[in-house]
Amino acid sequence: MKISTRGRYALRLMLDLANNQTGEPVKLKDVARRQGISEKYLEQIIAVLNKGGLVRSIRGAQGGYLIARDPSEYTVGMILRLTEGSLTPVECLESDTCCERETDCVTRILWKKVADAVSQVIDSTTLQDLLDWQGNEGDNYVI
Amino acid sequence: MKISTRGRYALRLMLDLANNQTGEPVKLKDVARRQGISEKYLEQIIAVLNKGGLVRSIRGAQGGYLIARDPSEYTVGMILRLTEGSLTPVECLESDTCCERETDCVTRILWKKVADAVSQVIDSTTLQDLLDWQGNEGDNYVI
DNA sequence: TTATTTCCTACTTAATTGATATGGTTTTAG
DNA sequence: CTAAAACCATATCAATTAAGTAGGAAATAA
Repeated sequence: MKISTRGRYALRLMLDLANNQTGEPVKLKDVARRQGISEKYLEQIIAVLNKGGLVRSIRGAQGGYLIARDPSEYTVGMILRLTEGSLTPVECLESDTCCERETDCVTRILWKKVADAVSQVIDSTTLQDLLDWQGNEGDNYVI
Repeated sequence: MKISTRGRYALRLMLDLANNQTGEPVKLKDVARRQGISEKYLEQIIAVLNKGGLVRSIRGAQGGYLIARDPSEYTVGMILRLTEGSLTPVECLESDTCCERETDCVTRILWKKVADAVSQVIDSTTLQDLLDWQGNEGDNYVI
């Protein structure tokens, strides 16, 4: 039940871009240095974010990447689903058709509840929320 | 973010035991046949459940396994954590100490929320709930 | 034109997982 | 006593994933 590095790095990448908005495009090399992630690995990840329209790329010298929209317009779910794939706890939930085994279908109800609970969190949290948490992390633990 | 077969099979195993309570111990061979899972694989899984005290084993001829307690006393979380290990979306949540990287800690808040959401579901669902769902699955989809 | 940067394809390497198999030992009902 | 079961330890083997590497093509600001 682990989130892979792809998704985690994608999130940090987006956060890094958001944190370094100056109007100038942000170089992947700099993100890699700041985040301590291999540039080549980040290249693979940002390619997905780019195709998905989450970032804008500017090629050539002095090029780099820009966040395409306002941080409040990105949900964490958008970023994770793009880079991680589905996020459901079992394959079976991806298709409409239930499996042949009846017993499975009982557990399917459970997996659906788990999936919904995860979605509820990631689809209601935006990149802006993460940025807001940065200042006063402590407060968020007081629940 | 997938649950592995170990956890899924463990759940089906417990359900099978619950569904076949006659007072007689249930043979693993029969569970394997009913569930279409290799007996040897189930052997590995039930060993964990046995050590965890979730099932009772009766050795020797005509032996088998019995559910140790009432189905309402098992949460899905108990079964999954035993067989799957932690269930948190990131390693980092398993220890108290946060990682060195600050950016990570922002996302940690998010991962914590995801973990809590998952726990909320699996720790409040019992084996008895799954049994109840078996009769009238349709109803549960009407939410 | 040149250096910088994105973009693209393919390769690698290690670890993990899924599922099963091999080959027993021990317990116990009948 | 015998067969049926749990128990136990290892091994296998393919597939997948994780995390990167390598090397170069295309675009572009300076």
